[in-house]
Amino acid sequence: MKASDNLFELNANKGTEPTGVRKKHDDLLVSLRRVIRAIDLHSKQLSKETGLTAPQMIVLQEIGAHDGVMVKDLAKLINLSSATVTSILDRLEARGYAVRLRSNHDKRKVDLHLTPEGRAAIKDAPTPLQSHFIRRFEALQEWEQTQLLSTMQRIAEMMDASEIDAAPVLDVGTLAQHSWAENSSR
Amino acid sequence: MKASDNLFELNANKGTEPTGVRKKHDDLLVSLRRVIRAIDLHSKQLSKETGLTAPQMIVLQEIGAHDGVMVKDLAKLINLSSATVTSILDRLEARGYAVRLRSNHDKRKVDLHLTPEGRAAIKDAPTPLQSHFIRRFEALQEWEQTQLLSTMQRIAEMMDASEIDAAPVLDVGTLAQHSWAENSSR
DNA sequence: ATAATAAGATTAGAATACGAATTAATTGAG
DNA sequence: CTCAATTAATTCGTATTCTAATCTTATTAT
Repeated sequence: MKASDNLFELNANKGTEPTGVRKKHDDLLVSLRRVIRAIDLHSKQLSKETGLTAPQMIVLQEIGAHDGVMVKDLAKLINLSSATVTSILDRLEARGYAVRLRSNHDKRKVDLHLTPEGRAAIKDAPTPLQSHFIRRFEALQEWEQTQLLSTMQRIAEMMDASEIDAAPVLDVGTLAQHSWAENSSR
Repeated sequence: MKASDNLFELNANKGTEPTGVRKKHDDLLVSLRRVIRAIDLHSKQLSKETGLTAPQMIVLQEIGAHDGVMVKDLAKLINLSSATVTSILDRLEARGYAVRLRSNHDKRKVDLHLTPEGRAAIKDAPTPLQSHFIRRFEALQEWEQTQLLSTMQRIAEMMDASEIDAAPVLDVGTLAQHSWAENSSR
């Protein structure tokens, strides 16, 4: 557990906190950024191997699962803005993995479909997570997997800007019921 | 009656897996991406309020904590590539928050310093995490905070490409010994 | 029927982020 | 001492991501 930690030792908050107290949420951010970077690096690695980045793959998979979906709904489905999806679609369409079809009923809408190439691409695509991570993750006990997952979901929820933000007093109980399916033991 | 109302059901279980088995690591990736997005959105929000994005703030803080640090070491400290740091520094220097000084001994190196403006900027800067997240986080029990943090660190470690799975030695010990609702020692 | 408004997609512009290629400076081998 | 290798920083090209602005189409109100 020490191998990579030495880099971050230096990271201790010198000047910013007068108290010198190391905040847990600062450490949390450090880990988060490490994870973000790992995901990004893997996406770029993927791109070199398969020609598709992780976001491109996700878009493709989602179109595959919802043929004819429109841009706005796809964006909502994968939690990105429409603008972002548009730019990803540009590349996907240029390479012949997906097609845009203007809807007949409502010409504002664009219906998305996969080409045969697109279908082939997601058939044998690796997941957008590092395979060595998946191996390690699946080697864990079931309850540990559940625990990791539910912790992540909890953090995601705590960060969601939408929430009852203005609530002056924090009651953890109220957050838990908002919008996630609870299959977890917790 | 809006079109978006039924989106969440679509989201539940989709056909990417022929078996219909929803993998936990897929859900994990979804939460991770949600968190990544929340952090990014907050960074952009910050930028509108304070004129500094989260990465810019982090760079500034780190220079403040290690006056005269060189680009390469700074990059390692905050887990970014030198190229990225260079481009962040461009903006920071252009706005007069930081200065580059070519080292005397070794003219390849660049020593980084804060200007008075830069020092002022980090003095009253909010943390690069959503304040409502921090509020919620700090409202948690100590052991819960520790638990969230250590889960994140664990995921970060599992994703680190470095230690390739030659030894799938999971140092599970830390988590396994106290059951989920137990206080941890650190 | 026409004007105002809304909705969907795209474009524009900015920031972050990477690896690869490049430039400049230092070091090391012969 | 000289030339090759190495190192530090930057530049270049590409991708992701956002908000705001814009364009086209549809709906609503006057």
